Amino acid sequence: MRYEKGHKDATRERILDVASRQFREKGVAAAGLAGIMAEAGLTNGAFYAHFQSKEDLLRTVLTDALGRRETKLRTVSEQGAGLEATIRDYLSPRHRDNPSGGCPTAAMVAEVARHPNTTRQAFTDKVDQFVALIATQIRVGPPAERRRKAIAIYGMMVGALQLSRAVNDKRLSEEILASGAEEALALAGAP
Amino acid sequence: MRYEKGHKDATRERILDVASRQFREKGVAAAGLAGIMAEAGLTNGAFYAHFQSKEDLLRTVLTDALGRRETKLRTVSEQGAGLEATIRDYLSPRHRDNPSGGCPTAAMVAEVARHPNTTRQAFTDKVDQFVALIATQIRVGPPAERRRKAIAIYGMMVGALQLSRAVNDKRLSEEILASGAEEALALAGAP
DNA sequence: TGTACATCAGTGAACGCGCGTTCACTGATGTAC
DNA sequence: TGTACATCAGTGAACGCGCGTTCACTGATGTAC
Repeated sequence: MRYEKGHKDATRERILDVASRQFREKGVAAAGLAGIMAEAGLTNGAFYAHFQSKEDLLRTVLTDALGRRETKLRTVSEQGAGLEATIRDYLSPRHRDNPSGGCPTAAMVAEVARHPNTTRQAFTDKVDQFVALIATQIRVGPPAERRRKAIAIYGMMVGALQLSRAVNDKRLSEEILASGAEEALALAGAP
Repeated sequence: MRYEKGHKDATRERILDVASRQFREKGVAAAGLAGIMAEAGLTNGAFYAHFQSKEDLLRTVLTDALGRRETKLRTVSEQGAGLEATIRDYLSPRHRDNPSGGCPTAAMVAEVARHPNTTRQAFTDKVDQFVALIATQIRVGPPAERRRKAIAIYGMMVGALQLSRAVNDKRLSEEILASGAEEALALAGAP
Protein backbone atom coordinates (compact mmCIF):
# COMPACT_ATOMS: atom_id res chain seq x y z
CA MET A 1 0.00 0.00 0.00
CA ARG A 2 1.14 3.53 -0.83
CA TYR A 3 -0.54 4.73 2.36
CA GLU A 4 -0.80 2.86 5.63
CA LYS A 5 -3.88 0.72 6.11
CA GLY A 6 -6.97 2.68 7.08
CA HIS A 7 -5.54 5.89 5.65
CA LYS A 8 -8.39 6.41 3.21
CA ASP A 9 -11.01 5.72 5.87
CA ALA A 10 -9.34 8.24 8.15
CA THR A 11 -9.36 10.85 5.36
CA ARG A 12 -13.04 10.18 4.71
CA GLU A 13 -13.79 10.65 8.40
CA ARG A 14 -11.88 13.92 8.38
CA ILE A 15 -13.89 15.21 5.40
CA LEU A 16 -17.11 14.11 7.09
CA ASP A 17 -16.17 15.84 10.30
CA VAL A 18 -15.24 19.14 8.63
CA ALA A 19 -18.35 19.08 6.40
CA SER A 20 -20.56 18.28 9.36
CA ARG A 21 -19.27 21.33 11.23
CA GLN A 22 -19.32 23.68 8.25
CA PHE A 23 -22.84 22.64 7.22
CA ARG A 24 -24.10 23.44 10.70
CA GLU A 25 -22.12 26.66 10.99
CA LYS A 26 -22.75 28.23 7.56
CA GLY A 27 -25.63 26.20 6.19
CA VAL A 28 -25.38 23.52 3.51
CA ALA A 29 -25.72 25.89 0.54
CA ALA A 30 -23.13 28.35 1.86
CA ALA A 31 -20.51 25.72 2.69
CA GLY A 32 -18.50 25.04 -0.49
CA LEU A 33 -16.67 21.81 -1.26
CA ALA A 34 -13.38 23.60 -1.93
CA GLY A 35 -13.52 25.19 1.54
CA ILE A 36 -14.37 21.91 3.20
CA MET A 37 -11.58 20.06 1.43
CA ALA A 38 -9.09 22.83 2.22
CA GLU A 39 -9.95 22.67 5.92
CA ALA A 40 -9.48 18.89 5.73
CA GLY A 41 -6.01 19.54 4.29
CA LEU A 42 -6.82 18.37 0.76
CA THR A 43 -7.58 19.82 -2.67
CA ASN A 44 -10.89 19.90 -4.58
CA GLY A 45 -10.30 16.87 -6.75
CA ALA A 46 -9.82 14.39 -3.94
CA PHE A 47 -13.42 14.83 -2.86
CA TYR A 48 -14.81 12.51 -5.55
CA ALA A 49 -12.60 9.63 -4.41
CA HIS A 50 -14.71 9.66 -1.22
CA PHE A 51 -18.22 10.81 -2.14
CA GLN A 52 -20.34 10.71 -5.27
CA SER A 53 -21.61 14.28 -4.94
CA LYS A 54 -22.30 17.06 -2.44
CA GLU A 55 -25.76 15.54 -2.00
CA ASP A 56 -24.18 12.20 -1.10
CA LEU A 57 -21.98 14.00 1.42
CA LEU A 58 -24.99 15.74 2.98
CA ARG A 59 -26.88 12.47 3.26
CA THR A 60 -23.91 10.85 4.96
CA VAL A 61 -23.37 13.84 7.25
CA LEU A 62 -27.01 13.76 8.37
CA THR A 63 -26.97 10.06 9.19
CA ASP A 64 -23.60 10.35 10.87
CA ALA A 65 -24.15 13.51 12.91
CA LEU A 66 -27.68 12.60 13.99
CA GLY A 67 -26.42 9.10 14.82
CA ARG A 68 -23.82 10.56 17.15
CA ARG A 69 -26.41 12.67 18.94
CA GLU A 70 -28.66 9.66 19.23
CA THR A 71 -25.86 7.67 20.83
CA LYS A 72 -25.19 10.52 23.23
CA LEU A 73 -28.87 10.76 24.18
CA ARG A 74 -29.04 7.01 24.67
CA THR A 75 -25.99 7.09 26.95
CA VAL A 76 -27.39 9.92 29.06
CA SER A 77 -30.64 7.98 29.27
CA GLU A 78 -28.92 4.79 30.44
CA GLN A 79 -27.18 6.72 33.16
CA GLY A 80 -30.66 7.51 34.41
CA ALA A 81 -30.27 11.28 34.11
CA GLY A 82 -33.32 11.27 31.87
CA LEU A 83 -34.76 14.00 29.72
CA GLU A 84 -34.22 16.81 32.17
CA ALA A 85 -30.47 17.08 31.62
CA THR A 86 -30.90 16.77 27.86
CA ILE A 87 -33.45 19.60 27.70
CA ARG A 88 -31.39 21.92 29.91
CA ASP A 89 -28.28 21.22 27.87
CA TYR A 90 -30.08 21.66 24.56
CA LEU A 91 -31.66 24.99 25.46
CA SER A 92 -28.51 26.52 26.93
CA PRO A 93 -26.43 29.54 25.84
CA ARG A 94 -23.54 27.17 25.26
CA HIS A 95 -25.46 25.18 22.68
CA ARG A 96 -26.88 28.34 21.12
CA ASP A 97 -23.38 29.76 20.68
CA ASN A 98 -21.92 26.54 19.28
CA PRO A 99 -23.92 25.63 16.17
CA SER A 100 -21.01 23.84 14.51
CA GLY A 101 -20.86 21.27 17.30
CA GLY A 102 -24.56 21.32 18.02
CA CYS A 103 -27.83 19.79 16.90
CA PRO A 104 -27.90 19.06 13.15
CA THR A 105 -31.69 19.26 13.10
CA ALA A 106 -31.82 22.85 14.36
CA ALA A 107 -29.11 23.86 11.90
CA MET A 108 -30.35 22.08 8.79
CA VAL A 109 -34.05 21.13 9.04
CA ALA A 110 -35.32 23.91 6.73
CA GLU A 111 -32.68 23.15 4.11
CA VAL A 112 -33.29 19.40 4.31
CA ALA A 113 -36.95 20.02 3.45
CA ARG A 114 -35.80 21.43 0.09
CA HIS A 115 -33.45 18.56 -0.76
CA PRO A 116 -34.14 15.36 -2.76
CA ASN A 117 -36.05 12.43 -1.39
CA THR A 118 -33.03 10.25 -0.59
CA THR A 119 -31.67 13.00 1.65
CA ARG A 120 -35.02 13.60 3.36
CA GLN A 121 -35.35 9.86 3.87
CA ALA A 122 -32.03 9.67 5.73
CA PHE A 123 -33.25 12.53 7.92
CA THR A 124 -36.67 10.97 8.46
CA ASP A 125 -35.18 7.69 9.68
CA LYS A 126 -33.27 9.54 12.36
CA VAL A 127 -36.20 11.72 13.42
CA ASP A 128 -38.21 8.55 13.89
CA GLN A 129 -35.55 7.09 16.14
CA PHE A 130 -35.21 10.31 18.11
CA VAL A 131 -38.91 10.58 18.78
CA ALA A 132 -39.05 6.96 19.94
CA LEU A 133 -36.03 7.47 22.18
CA ILE A 134 -37.44 10.62 23.79
CA ALA A 135 -40.77 8.86 24.30
CA THR A 136 -39.12 6.09 26.36
CA GLN A 137 -37.76 8.74 28.68
CA ILE A 138 -41.16 10.12 29.57
CA ARG A 139 -42.24 8.22 32.64
CA VAL A 140 -45.90 9.17 32.95
CA GLY A 141 -49.04 8.61 30.86
CA PRO A 142 -50.09 6.02 28.28
CA PRO A 143 -47.77 5.27 25.30
CA ALA A 144 -49.72 7.43 22.82
CA GLU A 145 -49.49 10.43 25.14
CA ARG A 146 -45.77 9.88 25.73
CA ARG A 147 -45.12 9.79 22.01
CA ARG A 148 -47.20 12.91 21.44
CA LYS A 149 -45.29 14.75 24.15
CA ALA A 150 -41.97 13.49 22.77
CA ILE A 151 -42.79 15.05 19.39
CA ALA A 152 -43.92 18.31 21.00
CA ILE A 153 -40.75 18.51 23.10
CA TYR A 154 -38.52 17.82 20.10
CA GLY A 155 -40.32 20.48 18.07
CA MET A 156 -40.11 23.02 20.85
CA MET A 157 -36.40 22.43 21.41
CA VAL A 158 -35.61 22.81 17.71
CA GLY A 159 -37.80 25.90 17.27
CA ALA A 160 -36.71 27.69 20.44
CA LEU A 161 -33.00 27.07 19.79
CA GLN A 162 -33.29 28.53 16.29
CA LEU A 163 -35.20 31.56 17.55
CA SER A 164 -32.59 32.16 20.26
CA ARG A 165 -29.88 32.09 17.56
CA ALA A 166 -31.63 34.41 15.12
CA VAL A 167 -32.63 37.05 17.63
CA ASN A 168 -30.29 39.98 18.02
CA ASP A 169 -31.04 40.82 21.62
CA LYS A 170 -29.27 38.94 24.36
CA ARG A 171 -32.02 39.31 26.95
CA LEU A 172 -34.73 38.10 24.57
CA SER A 173 -32.49 35.27 23.37
CA GLU A 174 -31.93 34.06 26.89
CA GLU A 175 -35.59 34.47 27.74
CA ILE A 176 -36.46 32.25 24.78
CA LEU A 177 -34.05 29.57 26.00
CA ALA A 178 -35.31 29.72 29.58
CA SER A 179 -38.99 29.75 28.61
CA GLY A 180 -38.56 26.88 26.17
CA ALA A 181 -36.64 24.84 28.72
CA GLU A 182 -39.18 25.42 31.50
CA GLU A 183 -42.19 24.49 29.37
CA ALA A 184 -40.40 21.52 27.77
CA LEU A 185 -39.51 20.25 31.23
CA ALA A 186 -43.14 20.61 32.30
CA LEU A 187 -44.20 18.58 29.26
CA ALA A 188 -41.61 15.93 30.10
CA GLY A 189 -43.21 15.60 33.51
CA ALA A 190 -40.19 16.90 35.42
CA PRO A 191 -40.70 18.29 38.92
CA MET B 1 -43.98 61.75 -15.44
CA ARG B 2 -42.97 59.12 -17.99
CA TYR B 3 -44.95 56.56 -15.96
CA GLU B 4 -48.24 57.14 -14.18
CA LYS B 5 -48.09 58.23 -10.58
CA GLY B 6 -47.43 55.36 -8.17
CA HIS B 7 -45.90 53.21 -10.91
CA LYS B 8 -42.55 52.85 -9.18
CA ASP B 9 -44.15 52.04 -5.85
CA ALA B 10 -46.24 49.35 -7.54
CA THR B 11 -43.13 47.85 -9.12
CA ARG B 12 -41.36 47.85 -5.78
CA GLU B 13 -44.32 46.06 -4.20
CA ARG B 14 -44.26 43.48 -7.00
CA ILE B 15 -40.55 42.80 -6.45
CA LEU B 16 -41.13 42.54 -2.70
CA ASP B 17 -44.00 40.12 -3.18
CA VAL B 18 -42.08 37.85 -5.56
CA ALA B 19 -38.95 37.92 -3.38
CA SER B 20 -40.99 37.20 -0.27
CA ARG B 21 -42.45 34.08 -1.87
CA GLN B 22 -39.21 32.85 -3.43
CA PHE B 23 -37.22 33.36 -0.22
CA ARG B 24 -39.72 31.22 1.67
CA GLU B 25 -39.99 28.62 -1.08
CA LYS B 26 -36.31 28.12 -2.00
CA GLY B 27 -34.48 29.78 0.87
CA VAL B 28 -32.75 33.15 0.73
CA ALA B 29 -29.42 31.86 -0.58
CA ALA B 30 -30.99 29.76 -3.34
CA ALA B 31 -33.29 32.52 -4.63
CA GLY B 32 -31.30 34.62 -7.13
CA LEU B 33 -32.01 38.24 -7.95
CA ALA B 34 -32.21 37.56 -11.71
CA GLY B 35 -34.93 34.96 -11.11
CA ILE B 36 -36.86 37.25 -8.78
CA MET B 37 -36.70 40.16 -11.24
CA ALA B 38 -37.71 37.92 -14.16
CA GLU B 39 -40.78 36.69 -12.27
CA ALA B 40 -41.61 40.32 -11.51
CA GLY B 41 -41.43 41.00 -15.26
CA LEU B 42 -38.21 43.02 -15.13
CA THR B 43 -34.51 42.63 -15.93
CA ASN B 44 -31.54 42.41 -13.53
CA GLY B 45 -30.50 45.99 -13.66
CA ALA B 46 -33.77 47.51 -12.50
CA PHE B 47 -33.31 45.91 -9.08
CA TYR B 48 -30.91 48.61 -7.86
CA ALA B 49 -33.39 51.37 -8.57
CA HIS B 50 -35.51 49.84 -5.78
CA PHE B 51 -33.12 48.28 -3.25
CA GLN B 52 -29.55 48.89 -2.20
CA SER B 53 -28.58 45.22 -2.12
CA LYS B 54 -29.95 41.71 -1.68
CA GLU B 55 -29.42 42.18 2.06
CA ASP B 56 -31.58 45.32 1.97
CA LEU B 57 -34.27 43.35 0.11
CA LEU B 58 -34.16 40.57 2.72
CA ARG B 59 -34.46 43.07 5.56
CA THR B 60 -37.47 44.69 3.88
CA VAL B 61 -39.05 41.32 3.10
CA LEU B 62 -38.73 40.22 6.73
CA THR B 63 -40.34 43.36 8.11
CA ASP B 64 -43.02 43.31 5.45
CA ALA B 65 -43.95 39.61 5.53
CA LEU B 66 -43.83 39.33 9.31
CA GLY B 67 -45.83 42.55 9.52
CA ARG B 68 -48.57 41.02 7.38
CA ARG B 69 -48.75 37.94 9.56
CA GLU B 70 -48.86 40.10 12.65
CA THR B 71 -51.79 42.07 11.22
CA LYS B 72 -53.56 38.82 10.39
CA LEU B 73 -53.01 37.46 13.89
CA ARG B 74 -54.23 40.73 15.39
CA THR B 75 -57.39 40.61 13.27
CA VAL B 76 -58.14 37.01 14.23
CA SER B 77 -57.57 37.99 17.84
CA GLU B 78 -59.98 40.92 17.66
CA GLN B 79 -62.65 38.67 16.24
CA GLY B 80 -62.30 36.74 19.48
CA ALA B 81 -61.34 33.46 17.82
CA GLY B 82 -58.24 33.51 19.94
CA LEU B 83 -55.13 31.38 19.77
CA GLU B 84 -56.91 28.13 19.07
CA ALA B 85 -57.72 28.90 15.42
CA THR B 86 -54.24 30.30 14.85
CA ILE B 87 -52.53 27.19 16.20
CA ARG B 88 -54.74 24.79 14.22
CA ASP B 89 -54.21 26.78 11.05
CA TYR B 90 -50.46 27.03 11.59
CA LEU B 91 -49.94 23.33 12.22
CA SER B 92 -52.07 22.17 9.30
CA PRO B 93 -51.16 20.20 6.14
CA ARG B 94 -52.24 23.22 4.11
CA HIS B 95 -49.65 25.45 5.76
CA ARG B 96 -47.01 22.71 5.59
CA ASP B 97 -47.57 22.36 1.84
CA ASN B 98 -47.58 26.10 1.15
CA PRO B 99 -44.24 27.49 2.37
CA SER B 100 -44.22 30.34 -0.18
CA GLY B 101 -47.36 31.84 1.34
CA GLY B 102 -46.63 30.69 4.86
CA CYS B 103 -44.77 31.72 7.98
CA PRO B 104 -41.52 33.59 7.22
CA THR B 105 -40.03 32.57 10.55
CA ALA B 106 -40.33 28.84 9.86
CA ALA B 107 -38.87 29.31 6.39
CA MET B 108 -36.00 31.65 7.21
CA VAL B 109 -35.10 31.65 10.91
CA ALA B 110 -31.93 29.54 10.50
CA GLU B 111 -30.70 31.68 7.62
CA VAL B 112 -31.51 34.92 9.44
CA ALA B 113 -29.24 33.79 12.29
CA ARG B 114 -26.32 33.83 9.85
CA HIS B 115 -27.06 37.27 8.39
CA PRO B 116 -25.72 40.70 9.47
CA ASN B 117 -26.94 42.53 12.54
CA THR B 118 -29.25 44.96 10.74
CA THR B 119 -31.15 42.02 9.26
CA ARG B 120 -31.31 40.16 12.57
CA GLN B 121 -32.51 43.37 14.22
CA ALA B 122 -35.46 43.67 11.80
CA PHE B 123 -36.33 40.07 12.62
CA THR B 124 -35.92 40.56 16.37
CA ASP B 125 -38.31 43.51 16.43
CA LYS B 126 -41.03 41.38 14.85
CA VAL B 127 -40.40 38.37 17.11
CA ASP B 128 -40.78 40.68 20.09
CA GLN B 129 -44.15 41.91 18.81
CA PHE B 130 -45.31 38.39 18.03
CA VAL B 131 -44.51 37.11 21.48
CA ALA B 132 -46.32 40.03 23.10
CA LEU B 133 -49.33 39.51 20.84
CA ILE B 134 -49.56 35.78 21.57
CA ALA B 135 -49.19 36.49 25.28
CA THR B 136 -52.26 38.76 25.27
CA GLN B 137 -54.27 35.87 23.86
CA ILE B 138 -53.52 33.55 26.74
CA ARG B 139 -56.32 34.06 29.22
CA VAL B 140 -55.03 32.26 32.28
CA GLY B 141 -52.13 32.76 34.68
CA PRO B 142 -50.02 35.73 35.74
CA PRO B 143 -48.32 37.89 33.05
CA ALA B 144 -44.88 36.26 33.40
CA GLU B 145 -46.39 32.82 32.91
CA ARG B 146 -48.41 33.97 29.90
CA ARG B 147 -45.32 35.38 28.27
CA ARG B 148 -43.32 32.23 28.97
CA LYS B 149 -46.04 30.11 27.45
CA ALA B 150 -46.32 32.44 24.44
CA ILE B 151 -42.62 31.91 23.72
CA ALA B 152 -42.92 28.16 24.16
CA ILE B 153 -45.94 28.00 21.83
CA TYR B 154 -44.21 30.11 19.19
CA GLY B 155 -41.10 27.91 19.37
CA MET B 156 -43.13 24.73 19.19
CA MET B 157 -45.13 25.91 16.18
CA VAL B 158 -42.00 26.91 14.26
CA GLY B 159 -40.09 23.72 15.13
CA ALA B 160 -42.97 21.33 14.48
CA LEU B 161 -43.86 22.94 11.15
CA GLN B 162 -40.25 22.67 9.99
CA LEU B 163 -40.03 19.03 11.05
CA SER B 164 -43.29 18.21 9.28
CA ARG B 165 -41.86 19.74 6.09
CA ALA B 166 -38.50 18.00 6.22
CA VAL B 167 -39.79 14.54 6.99
CA ASN B 168 -40.35 12.25 4.02
CA ASP B 169 -43.14 10.14 5.46
CA LYS B 170 -46.68 11.40 5.27
CA ARG B 171 -47.93 9.60 8.36
CA LEU B 172 -45.06 10.87 10.51
CA SER B 173 -45.43 14.36 9.08
CA GLU B 174 -49.10 14.49 9.97
CA GLU B 175 -48.42 12.99 13.38
CA ILE B 176 -45.95 15.80 14.03
CA LEU B 177 -48.53 18.43 13.07
CA ALA B 178 -51.27 16.85 15.17
CA SER B 179 -49.03 16.30 18.21
CA GLY B 180 -47.64 19.81 18.04
CA ALA B 181 -51.10 21.31 17.70
CA GLU B 182 -52.54 19.31 20.59
CA GLU B 183 -49.73 20.17 23.00
CA ALA B 184 -49.61 23.81 21.89
CA LEU B 185 -53.35 24.09 22.48
CA ALA B 186 -52.89 22.59 25.94
CA LEU B 187 -50.22 25.19 26.68
CA ALA B 188 -52.52 27.93 25.44
CA GLY B 189 -55.08 26.80 27.98
CA ALA B 190 -57.61 25.62 25.37
CA PRO B 191 -60.26 23.11 26.41
C1' DT C 1 18.55 -8.74 -5.77
C1' DG C 2 17.04 -5.87 -9.33
C1' DT C 3 13.80 -4.32 -12.68
C1' DA C 4 9.19 -3.50 -14.82
C1' DC C 5 4.76 -2.70 -14.14
C1' DA C 6 0.22 -2.00 -11.42
C1' DT C 7 -2.22 0.43 -7.96
C1' DC C 8 -4.51 4.42 -6.27
C1' DA C 9 -4.98 8.60 -2.96
C1' DG C 10 -4.36 12.90 -3.98
C1' DT C 11 -3.15 17.17 -7.20
C1' DG C 12 -4.47 21.18 -9.50
C1' DA C 13 -6.08 23.21 -13.71
C1' DA C 14 -10.06 23.57 -16.31
C1' DC C 15 -15.22 23.07 -17.47
C1' DG C 16 -19.75 25.65 -17.75
C1' DC C 17 -22.70 28.06 -14.89
C1' DG C 18 -25.17 31.34 -12.03
C1' DC C 19 -24.29 34.61 -8.60
C1' DG C 20 -24.61 39.93 -6.94
C1' DT C 21 -23.47 44.15 -8.75
C1' DT C 22 -22.28 47.99 -12.13
C1' DC C 23 -23.07 51.01 -15.83
C1' DA C 24 -23.67 53.19 -20.39
C1' DC C 25 -27.67 53.51 -22.67
C1' DT C 26 -32.89 53.88 -24.22
C1' DG C 27 -37.09 56.08 -24.84
C1' DA C 28 -41.30 57.96 -23.25
C1' DT C 29 -42.89 61.93 -21.17
C1' DG C 30 -42.43 66.18 -18.54
C1' DT C 31 -41.02 71.25 -18.32
C1' DA C 32 -38.98 75.77 -20.07
C1' DC C 33 -39.01 79.31 -23.19
C1' DT D 1 -47.40 76.27 -31.01
C1' DG D 2 -42.97 74.34 -31.59
C1' DT D 3 -38.45 73.11 -30.10
C1' DA D 4 -34.66 71.95 -26.83
C1' DC D 5 -33.57 69.92 -22.91
C1' DA D 6 -34.28 67.32 -18.28
C1' DT D 7 -36.00 63.41 -15.94
C1' DC D 8 -35.83 58.69 -14.69
C1' DA D 9 -37.73 53.64 -14.72
C1' DG D 10 -36.06 50.15 -16.96
C1' DT D 11 -32.66 47.53 -20.37
C1' DG D 12 -29.17 44.27 -21.10
C1' DA D 13 -24.33 43.38 -21.49
C1' DA D 14 -20.44 43.00 -18.77
C1' DC D 15 -17.63 42.62 -14.30
C1' DG D 16 -15.15 39.34 -11.11
C1' DC D 17 -16.13 35.53 -8.40
C1' DG D 18 -17.06 31.01 -6.41
C1' DC D 19 -19.72 27.12 -7.26
C1' DG D 20 -19.90 21.62 -8.21
C1' DT D 21 -17.72 18.58 -11.10
C1' DT D 22 -14.23 16.42 -14.38
C1' DC D 23 -9.92 14.66 -15.68
C1' DA D 24 -5.08 14.02 -17.10
C1' DC D 25 -1.48 13.56 -14.25
C1' DT D 26 1.87 12.59 -10.09
C1' DG D 27 4.48 9.88 -7.16
C1' DA D 28 4.97 6.70 -3.49
C1' DT D 29 4.63 2.01 -2.71
C1' DG D 30 3.06 -2.62 -3.72
C1' DT D 31 3.63 -7.06 -6.51
C1' DA D 32 5.59 -10.19 -10.22
C1' DC D 33 9.30 -12.43 -12.10
